[in-house]
Amino acid sequence: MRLRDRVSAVQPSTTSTRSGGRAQETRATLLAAARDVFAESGFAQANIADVVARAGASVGSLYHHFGGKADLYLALFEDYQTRQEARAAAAVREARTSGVTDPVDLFLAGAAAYLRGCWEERGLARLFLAGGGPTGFELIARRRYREWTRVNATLLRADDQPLGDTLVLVLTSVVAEAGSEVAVQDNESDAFRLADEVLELISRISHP
Amino acid sequence: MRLRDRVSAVQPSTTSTRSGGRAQETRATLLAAARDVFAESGFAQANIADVVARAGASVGSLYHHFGGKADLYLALFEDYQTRQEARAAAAVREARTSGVTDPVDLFLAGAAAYLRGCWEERGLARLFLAGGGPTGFELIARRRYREWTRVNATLLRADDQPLGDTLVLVLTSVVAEAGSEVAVQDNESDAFRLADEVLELISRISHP
DNA sequence: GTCTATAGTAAGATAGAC
DNA sequence: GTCTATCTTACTATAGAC
Repeated sequence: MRLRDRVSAVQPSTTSTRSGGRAQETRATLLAAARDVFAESGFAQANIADVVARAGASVGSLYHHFGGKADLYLALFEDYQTRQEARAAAAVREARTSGVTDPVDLFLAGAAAYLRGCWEERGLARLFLAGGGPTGFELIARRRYREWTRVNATLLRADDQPLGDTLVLVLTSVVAEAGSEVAVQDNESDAFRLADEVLELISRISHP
Repeated sequence: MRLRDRVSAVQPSTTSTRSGGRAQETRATLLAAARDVFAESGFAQANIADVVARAGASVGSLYHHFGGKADLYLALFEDYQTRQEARAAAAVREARTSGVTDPVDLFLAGAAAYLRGCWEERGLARLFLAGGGPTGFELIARRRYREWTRVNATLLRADDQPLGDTLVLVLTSVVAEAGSEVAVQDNESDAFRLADEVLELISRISHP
């Protein structure tokens, strides 16, 4: 209920008199189909026709909701990133509430949540990992990555003995790379074991 | 002389009676043009016409030498990888000759050479880093990456106290990520400073 | 808001002369 | 081996009915 209201606030249901979100449903179906098709063929190979076919919708409908193929991909990425950031932020908040104060431990809590998200949404993770989005996508992704590094830097600097810039960069990149590896694992236990080992390693590296 | 002979051995000059490698020259020009065009626009956006225009060659000539657009990209990647591997192998060999025996130090020597290569060939490095090659390319790249990790594992295990699998994976990924960062730097001094800091960090992490 | 049908275009690949 | 000209295909995006 409240969730749908929030979504409506972001994406107003335009002029439809009182429809209970039929358009929203179409939009969501389109996004889900796009996720599958893009994940299967990559952005360049994938075509609009396959997306609408899988969604059981029409080309016109897609162009009504999105500007086109590139917009569809971008919307997918934005949603994914938002969810990942929410996961990490929630985990850090929770750790704080539980009395964790050490910056590295807070960072690890966020990283663990991020890696769990990489496994749960491995379809999307693999897609973006594979690269080859629309023109200009790399810039957007890189911007997001820089932002993430900056947030981590802030988190890891809230200390008497702040960590160096290069170490922050390395830690962030290790988590990112671990996310990629997690997303391509074949089964959950392998994925989680890998994630745990990497987190353990980071802990050893960072705690003098 | 000897170099050209070796190239001819790999890519026989077919039926040309005694031409001094005019075809090889065309092939090389085509490859150089492809490098620039792909680097500028990415694989999907780039088109054959731009490549041949820049090379001052013709479409027919391109199709004579390569199977098509995808083959061109793949040839570029193979050449690049071969050069990077040669750089790393030479550096490790040289270090060995100089009396270095510690596996981690040998690994670092190879990594340093690799990072130098990333800077020198940053055009190509950025291209492959950006992703979005032809269908199936990701698999090829991943295979190469696995192979590299395996080689590093062999190198790093030649010791009384071999390093763990996860640590080897992390070290390899850190070098790879450092390569990406090096390749996108704006100037050489920033690039080299970053490379040195990462290598220093790896050394500290690995030497107990 | 959703649909079908179609326009428009771009680009990869080929044929055949030189 | 290299060229020009052309063919063919595939797909994005739009127009307009319902």
